[in-house]
Amino acid sequence: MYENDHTPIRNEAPEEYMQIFEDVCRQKKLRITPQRLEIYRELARATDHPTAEMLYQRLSTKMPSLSLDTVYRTLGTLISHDLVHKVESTQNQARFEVQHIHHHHVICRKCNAIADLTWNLVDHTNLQDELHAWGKVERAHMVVYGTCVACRVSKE
Amino acid sequence: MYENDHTPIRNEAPEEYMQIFEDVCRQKKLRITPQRLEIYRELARATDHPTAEMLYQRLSTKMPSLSLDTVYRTLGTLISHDLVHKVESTQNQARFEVQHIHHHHVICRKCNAIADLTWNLVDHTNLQDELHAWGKVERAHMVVYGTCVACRVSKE
DNA sequence: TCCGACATAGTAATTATTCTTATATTTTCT
DNA sequence: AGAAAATATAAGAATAATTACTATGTCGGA
Repeated sequence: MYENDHTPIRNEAPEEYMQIFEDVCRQKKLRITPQRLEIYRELARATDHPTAEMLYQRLSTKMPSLSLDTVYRTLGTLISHDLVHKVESTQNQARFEVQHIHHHHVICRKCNAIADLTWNLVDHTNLQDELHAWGKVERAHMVVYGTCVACRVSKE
Repeated sequence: MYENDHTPIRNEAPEEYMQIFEDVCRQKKLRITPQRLEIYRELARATDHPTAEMLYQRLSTKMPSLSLDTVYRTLGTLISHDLVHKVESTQNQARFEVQHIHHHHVICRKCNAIADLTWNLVDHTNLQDELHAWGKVERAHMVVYGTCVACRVSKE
């Protein structure tokens, strides 16, 4: 499971997911505001792991009064409740996604595109034993580096 | 292979490594300046994956005229020649290390400590086949999250 | 519908990193 | 060793990225 340049930037976020989102928010006593709904919806339908700035741009037509700060603040809130995932990388601008199912990432060194990747072998490894003395292990994300086909062709 | 709070922040960087560093620099036509030597030495002996700022602090006694910009610039140069590795994470302040042998990381969600971890299963998997259509794969790093023993004890 | 708690917008401030320019240093060539 | 050419550095300024402040607005329960 991966994407490339031909993959559209957006899916439609099924209303089902929005319903689940609202339910989880209610469970966790998070207020359901239009900003949170729209930010979540936009991120859930994105396939390109956008930055906060990108989300802000994409939403500014719909919500002209939205502020970038709200995007950051909302993402932070949703992350702390595990509704949004911040992608691990070495870039200085943070990138975000909704992880409906746990997966890993491949990052193109040239264009910085991030694609999804599933890898069950890793997911099923029990690290807790090995890391017992370190502490309590939660989850592992893999970051694979390479050069995507689009960038290989235009070998600049 | 991991570290915890009891692990000292520094090893001694064997002079052997410094010799290798100089040799590689000469091969790659990188000028060997005192700043580069000291920054590399300090990073090579660090076990805590320091930030640029931390390196700057640690070196400022030895080299009072060193500038933070030089630390960033030097790290950037060394990274582009594969002599230094920028650690993948979700933090906004970048962290660095010298990877004498390829390894992965465990990050404590509470104190942000980063420890090393070897994971042969990952290293020996050939991803290239699976990702053939995506492009050319280079390397994979795992980022494991959890809570380190020190933070678990002081369950704040 | 009204109240209290929390979220937002707009602006300002921090933090992190990179750029600019003049000077200094390294390397290479002699 | 000495000098020229090329590159690195320091200092301060600039930019980029993220977060804080505060007054106002809105959500959701009574």
